[in-house]
Parts: sequence; structure tokens; C-alpha cells
Amino acid sequence: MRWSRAFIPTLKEAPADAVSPSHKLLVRGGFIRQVAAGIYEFLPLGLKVLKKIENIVREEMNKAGAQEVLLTVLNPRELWEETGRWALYGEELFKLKDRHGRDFCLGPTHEEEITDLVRKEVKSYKDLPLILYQIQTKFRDEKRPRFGLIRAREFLMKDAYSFDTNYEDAKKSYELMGQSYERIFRRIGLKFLRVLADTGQIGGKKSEEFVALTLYGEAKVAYCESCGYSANAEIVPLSKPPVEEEEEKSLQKVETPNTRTIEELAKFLKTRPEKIMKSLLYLVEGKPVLVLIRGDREVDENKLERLLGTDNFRLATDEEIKAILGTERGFVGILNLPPNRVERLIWDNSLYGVKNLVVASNETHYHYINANPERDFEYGEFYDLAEVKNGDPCPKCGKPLKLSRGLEIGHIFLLGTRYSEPMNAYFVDKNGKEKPIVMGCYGIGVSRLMAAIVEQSYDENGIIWYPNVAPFELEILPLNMSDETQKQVAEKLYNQALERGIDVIIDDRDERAGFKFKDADLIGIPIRIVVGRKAKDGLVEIQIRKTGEKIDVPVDSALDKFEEIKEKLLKET
RNA sequence: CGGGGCGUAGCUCAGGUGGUAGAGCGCAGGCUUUGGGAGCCUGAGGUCGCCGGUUCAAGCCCGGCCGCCCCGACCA
Repeated sequence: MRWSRAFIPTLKEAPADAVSPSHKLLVRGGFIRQVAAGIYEFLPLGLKVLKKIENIVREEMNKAGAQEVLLTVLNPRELWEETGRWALYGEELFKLKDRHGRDFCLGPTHEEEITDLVRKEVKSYKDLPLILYQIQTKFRDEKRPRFGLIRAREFLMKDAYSFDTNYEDAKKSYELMGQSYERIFRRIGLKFLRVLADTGQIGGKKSEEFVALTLYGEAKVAYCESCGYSANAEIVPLSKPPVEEEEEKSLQKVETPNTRTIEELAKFLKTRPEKIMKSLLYLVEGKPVLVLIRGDREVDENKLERLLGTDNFRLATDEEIKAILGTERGFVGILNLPPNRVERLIWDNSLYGVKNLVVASNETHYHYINANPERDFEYGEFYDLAEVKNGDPCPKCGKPLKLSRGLEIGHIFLLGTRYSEPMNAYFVDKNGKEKPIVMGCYGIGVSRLMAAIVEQSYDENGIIWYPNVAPFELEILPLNMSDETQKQVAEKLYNQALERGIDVIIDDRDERAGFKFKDADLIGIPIRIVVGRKAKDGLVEIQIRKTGEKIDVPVDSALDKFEEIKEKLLKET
């Protein structure tokens, strides 16, 4: 490709509404453009990267024996009614009508359609196992699209579905996909974790997420460097700590004016948040529930949701606290709790065994200090509700856990018969008996991957692509196009590179050196050959984008050197 | 869906108290320049998000709507 003819609209400044590095740099580098919130166009450079990622995914899927199909974007309502998801998916489903008034949606995922296809065609155990996949644009009317390609409403996804005769085989398919995913993410140069996940509303028996470690991203993962345990933070169990061995002091009421937060209270009383009982008033389906947790801890609302069995809950407002308990936020506690106002008391494990606690008594501007269990208050039922923190004990080996933010790039589910049963996807087994097909489903956010790669690999000048997914592997950059020698050497190298099958771009624009360097850094081609003054002495300079390294090499060996450096770069992730 | 912010040239932004719109970058032409987004000259480019209201006069004031971004709850 010749840059002079290429459609690569780079921008000196990032659009004001871009926040995350991948969003800024992909727009600035001319890879993508925004059309509406969460809806993006892929320009030539962006499409090249997307296709390279897509092909790696495709190769690995095929290698694992999965077969590619292309399902439809437009899905009829009837299919979604069968599983109840027309209503359940709710607002997130893009819905529309055809000219006859029939309802359709734009597919956000394809369990229904694939199950429909398979139930019609697969009748016998002889047709199984089967793994089908597609790489297709999905549509989800997200509550909040965000960070460019990281959370879009229209995005490219690879979704695979496995069909087996029993759980044992289904587990094999699941594991096959899991290994395939690991190979895919390694091939595109990502640092990632494979973590245990909540099966959530998709349901099923087992689920793992693949999380790219990035600053931007909604996934919080905990991992143990000692035993290898790793899980989505929201499912890491935290048990009761050992009982504190501390002499019980006498209960005392103290004035604590205007201490509304744990920090203010701890500072005022010259104690630590660990010694304070935090009481949070929730309204669960409209009914007051008091959650008690240690002051240094936060409630993990995912855990709370699992305990309550509903997502219909929220913290009470200041006004509601006053109406229900007659006190103000900051002074809610279990001492002197007005009778029959709270439906349920829920204790978090973190509070177990803590001595000489600071406890509020529902009297504004007062707290009690040195409250102790049994003597001053009674324990209730304990549950695991706290958010995991850095250094919490690993549930497997007890060593301290590490916590990291990340971006969910893949998710695999062992579904079971959640879709096959309601949709009547049955097969006949060896004994002539009908049984539901055991399914799995496996997703990779392909367009999101592109953003994840950038989030992990950029600097202040631009993107640094891993060679396997770079829009071009090599850029040839003649510094001065009006210098005949430079021009000729660059052209010669360019043609030789093309002959060798190298994915190469030559910046043949009649621009100043600095201008071209800035663009080269921005679009992030991993290796470039700079043709400058020394060209007349038969030397060119190889520059490595990632390290900034510059090496003078004879023109004749430049492309060999390029291959060598590329191989080296592919080994470093 | 709750809270907040923003909408003026392709991009980033400026436009006290209302008087008919500017800068830098980019773009076109020219000269100079060629190892890190250079300099000078000339020029093109705007329904000031949309609709309505107040006013002799609205980018600016008032009302409504739309769009985009951020934080929270939720998701590949």
C-alpha cells in the first residue's frame, strides 16, 4: 500500500468526547469513526486489523473442529418467545416491524436461532457432537455505551455453540473451546486471565471468563500468584475471620458530631475503620433490610443479589432512613434499633469476632464505643457479602489475593439443557430414547478485542501493534521524497517486500520527516525501515516501534533483519 | 434508568453585561523548507444542534425537544 493513495485520515488531536486510550488512538489513527453513541465505522486500517483478528479466531475455531455458519441479523419474534427472552431481554433488544406489522429483533446473541436450526436437522446421537460458530455483527441497545469499541451497541462477535449427547461430552467440548480461546488470545498478543465466573442470567452449570488486564474495563478479577486460583471478584468467597483476642472494654456512649462517613468517624474517634460496624439500610422490593458490615468493607451487590434472590433492591435515601428509623445517615446502627421497623438483619462475615466495636445507636451525633457481641448485642445470621480486596485470603490456599481491573474479552458457558429443553431440541440415543441435547456457548468480542489490544499496548505517541494484528507489518519511510537516491532505495525495498509477501506500506507522501514520523508512531506499525541520508552509502535504519531502538543495516539485508525482529517481537507478549 | 456536563468551521476551542462570528490546527493555491506534526503569503469553509418565545435586534435571555460524553446500576 502506498500512503499517498491510502485513506488514512489521522488527527492531530483526539475528539473531545473520547476518554479511553483505545478510543482516542483508534479515532486519531484513522481506524474508526463514530456514527452514533456506541456505533462505529471501520476505516481501511481498522478493518484490516479487525480482519486479522477475525482470521486468527476463525483458524483456531476450525482447528478445534468447529464449523462456521452465518446466522441472521433479523430474528423473528416467535423464536424469542419460545424461551421467554423477547420480554426478558427487555429494552436491550433492538426491535422493529416489517411492512406487514410482524415483529423482529436485531440479534444480540443467537442461542434461539442456533437451537432452532439444530433441532430441525439433528435427530440422532450419530449427528453429535457438533460445534457451530459464526462471526457476526450483534446488536444490543446498551443502557450505556462507553469507551469507543469497548462497549458498543453494534459490535462484531464470534459466537460458538456446542451440542453433545451428555454432560461428560459437553464438558469435553467446553474444555476444547477453552483451550482454543487461550491459543487465540496468545496469538494476538494479549495479557489475559482465565477466571471462574458467575453463570448469571444465561444460566448453566459452569462458566469462565477471559479477561484482558487493562485500566479501562468493568471486570474485576482476583487471582492468587501462589496457587493459580483466579475468579471474577464478585464470586470470590470470603469466610469469617478468626475471633479477635482482645480484652473487652466497657461500653460507652460518646458524642460524635457530624460524623457521617466511616472515615470521619474513624478520624474523630482516633480508631481504624476495621473497628466500626457499618450499617446500610436497603429497600428490598420496598421492604427495609439492614445490612451490617465491617467499616473497612464494601457490600458486593452481586453477592447481595444472589442472597436476596432478586435484583429489585437499592440503598435507602436519606429521607427514607429518617422515615423508617427516625435517624440520619451516619448514625444508623443495631443498638436501640426501633422495633419492627426492619424486616431482616443481614450480617457480613467480616464482622464476626470483632471486639470493642464502634456502633451507632440511631441517635444523631452519638455512637457507642467498645461494644462487644453477646454482652451488648446479639449476632444474627452471617453471610458472605463483602467485596474482595487486595490481600484477602485465597479461598483455595489462603495466601493473599491480588486484584486487577480488566476487560472481558471472552466468556464460555456450559449451558446444559437450558435452551434445548424449552425449545424441544431432542435427539434419539442408542436405545431409541429421546433426550435433550446438552449445550455450551462460547463468545468472543472481536471488535472489543481490537480495543483491548490497544489498551494494553500504546504510548504517548500512539498505538504499538503486535505484529500478528498490525494493519501493516512493516512501514518503509523515505525521509525526503525529493532526494532521488532515497526515493529509489525506498521503492526498491518496497517492491522486494511485496515480493516476499510482507504486508507493507510505504509512506511516499511528499511531507516533512517529522510529520511522517508522527503519523507512523500514531498508527503503530511495529517495525519500520527509515530511508535517510545514509542511503547513499547503502545503509538504512530499522526502527522498532515498541522499544524505540534504531539499527543501521545495509540495504540488502534490511528485509532479512525485519523478519528476524518480527520473529523476536512475536515471542514477547 | 438515576445524577452531572457539553453542543459555535473537518479537529481543539474562544466569543464580559444581546448589536449580525473568531483563533490554532487541518484544507486549496504559491514561495521557502526536508531526521520528529516547520515558516511566510493568498484563499475557501458556519442553517452557532433543532423548534418556539422575548426583543428593533438572539451564538448569548426564556421554554421545549434532540444529540453526545462522564459517574452509578447492568453487559462480549
